[in-house]
Amino acid sequence: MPDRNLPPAMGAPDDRVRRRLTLQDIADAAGVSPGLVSMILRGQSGPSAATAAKVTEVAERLGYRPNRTASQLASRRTQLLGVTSTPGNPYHGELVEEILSRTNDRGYEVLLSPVTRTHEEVGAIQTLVDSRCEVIILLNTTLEPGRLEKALDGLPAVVVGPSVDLPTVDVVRTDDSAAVTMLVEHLLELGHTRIAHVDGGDLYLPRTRREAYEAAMVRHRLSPLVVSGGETEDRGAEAADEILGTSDSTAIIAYNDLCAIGIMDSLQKRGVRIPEDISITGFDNNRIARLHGIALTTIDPLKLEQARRAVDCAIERVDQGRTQRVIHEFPPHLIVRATTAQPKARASRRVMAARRAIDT
Amino acid sequence: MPDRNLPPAMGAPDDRVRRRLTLQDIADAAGVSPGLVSMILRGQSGPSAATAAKVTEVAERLGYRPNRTASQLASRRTQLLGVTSTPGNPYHGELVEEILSRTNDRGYEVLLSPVTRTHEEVGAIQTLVDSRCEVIILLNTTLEPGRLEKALDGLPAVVVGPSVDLPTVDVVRTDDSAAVTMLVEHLLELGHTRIAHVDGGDLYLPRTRREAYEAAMVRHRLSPLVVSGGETEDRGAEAADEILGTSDSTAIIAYNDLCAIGIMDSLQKRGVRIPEDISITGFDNNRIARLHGIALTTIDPLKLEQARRAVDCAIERVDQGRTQRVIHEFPPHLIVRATTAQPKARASRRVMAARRAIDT
DNA sequence: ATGAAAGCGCTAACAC
DNA sequence: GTGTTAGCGCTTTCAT
Repeated sequence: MPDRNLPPAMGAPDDRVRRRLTLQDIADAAGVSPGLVSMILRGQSGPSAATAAKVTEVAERLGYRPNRTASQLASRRTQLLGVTSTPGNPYHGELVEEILSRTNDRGYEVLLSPVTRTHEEVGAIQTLVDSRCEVIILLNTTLEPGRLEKALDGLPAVVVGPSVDLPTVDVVRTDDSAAVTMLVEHLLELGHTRIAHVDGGDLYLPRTRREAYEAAMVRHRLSPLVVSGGETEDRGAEAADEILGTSDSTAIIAYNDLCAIGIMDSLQKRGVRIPEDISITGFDNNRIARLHGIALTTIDPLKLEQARRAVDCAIERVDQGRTQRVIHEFPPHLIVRATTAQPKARASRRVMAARRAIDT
Repeated sequence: MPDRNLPPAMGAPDDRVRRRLTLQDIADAAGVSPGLVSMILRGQSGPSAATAAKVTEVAERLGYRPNRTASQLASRRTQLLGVTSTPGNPYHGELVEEILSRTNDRGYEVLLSPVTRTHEEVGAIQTLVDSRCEVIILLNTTLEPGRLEKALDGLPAVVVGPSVDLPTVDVVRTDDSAAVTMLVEHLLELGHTRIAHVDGGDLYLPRTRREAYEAAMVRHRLSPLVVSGGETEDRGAEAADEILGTSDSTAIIAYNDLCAIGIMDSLQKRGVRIPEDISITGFDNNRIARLHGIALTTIDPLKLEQARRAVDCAIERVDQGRTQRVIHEFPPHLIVRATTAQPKARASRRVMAARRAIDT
């Protein structure tokens, strides 16, 4: 048997990772068995207070930190709660903060898996599954149920945002249809009739909102105008050009706040004033929407409550072994700020100029 | 020996985690040994093409996913690159996105550890260390070198932002002093003399900027005015009130963009116009600063280059075993937008009114 | 080229 | 109470 005080002569494939203290080291130093040390360090009852004190002191003094990888493997529990989110999205940021604080002291650690252009959602979920998270929370997943189910590989999950119909997946969401209807009617009341929608792309959640928009428009005997957009500012900006160049809409319902902000930015860059020339609405009520310089009329989805509920759902699944599906729908709130107003009788010179600039 | 096709009758402490396929299962199904399967699935040379094909096919068909925990334990490598970041901070979001795309296909997986009010930085680092990341990237760490060194527990790291003097810690940063000096001189050129600074709190990085501000002011024979702020909007908003109530500054240099945005928001809420009544500058050039409704004059720290460089540094440490410290300093760029302008000869009625409102 | 066997550091059952 | 033992699922020798 090799001397345990030395770095392993062999076995370690390389020495990039320096040897760390093990349970055995602490056991040796305290003159007890590894098993005992394990129990004590995890605060299990059984060991006497005297040995517990000694072992704790030794571990502390030597600066021992348990190898989580090993303990996960042995206990077949990771106590990990996976979360997928998009780092740049302030709405996700707020949700993540609340998820963290809600998870605090519940015995779970949160593992964040980023979703970006270069690191797509299936991969992000894969990482969480491979890391053996016990349950996963998905923020605004863009996956179809089929692909989602495959990616989850049987793990229970809770989806915040879209309504996914899978037995192992709980849903925490806003009533999107009601929300979009509120938006349409808010604009209608202001006097708008030419209301366009910049959607979030051909994905699950965006589809719900788009359909709600179309239904609401038709219900009011108006013709819907859908322009394809996306979830980010840049996609919104592109869509803004398209609307300006091809329609005479006086109001735009954007898929979400980020998209709306991109639209506003692009429009303002072209000299169009908001809301004097064109009204804009968002969805999410993120921290940017609340700024005075932006003051976006939007939908507040009670995100803090949603985050908390998502954590509760997730933990119920693992701790109480709930297997039945739960759906939690929150009522949307319309927040009217400064980006919506009555339309002008006819398009302003500014808008005409902006249109002309695009056509060329 | 228990039937391997059944969930383990005992041994599993509970059945919250359902049994997943193991290497052994694949080996059995393919009629080879687990060792072989391992080699094949990791693409090692050695096994014959024929068996490789067969094993791959079986693994694929059965939907096998290796248990990363186990492989980490056995190989003593995690191939994990840890990153601490604050989810709500858009500047961090941009850095993280770039870090991810730069890490792509370099054989490392990124583990994100969130830092928030309820989940502080030492804990976030701890999590990364316990998860046995091989190297860590810290975004704008607020820790003193002493505490940082202890938290890292010997792991190599690279800090983006502050200048930390530790042999195992590389530094990627902007020249903060030069940047702040540019800001002061920009305002000076516009004609401001009563320039206040809202700092980022009593932390490492904020200190650098505050000292640079003070030095620049003194150099120009002006008296500095420092108001304590923080890294977030709310702290900026509080500081704005203090400045408005106790000074007659015509310009404010905020610790960073987020803080500046909080200041702007609070000021505008009180009827103060920017930049007509008061000029504001930020630091970071985050995506919000770029919006037309905000148009914040700020410092661009070349964040994409910084992110890329940080990843390179980190990977050099582990892959090439570099142990010598590297410091990379990027030149700051002043971005003049719409929040800075010439000061008025005397305070406007709006400012007076706002002041009076605060005093009461 | 393949199989057998010995761990990685820990946990959990079981003796004592 | 405490120590011993047998794995967890994988990687990596070392035989064959």
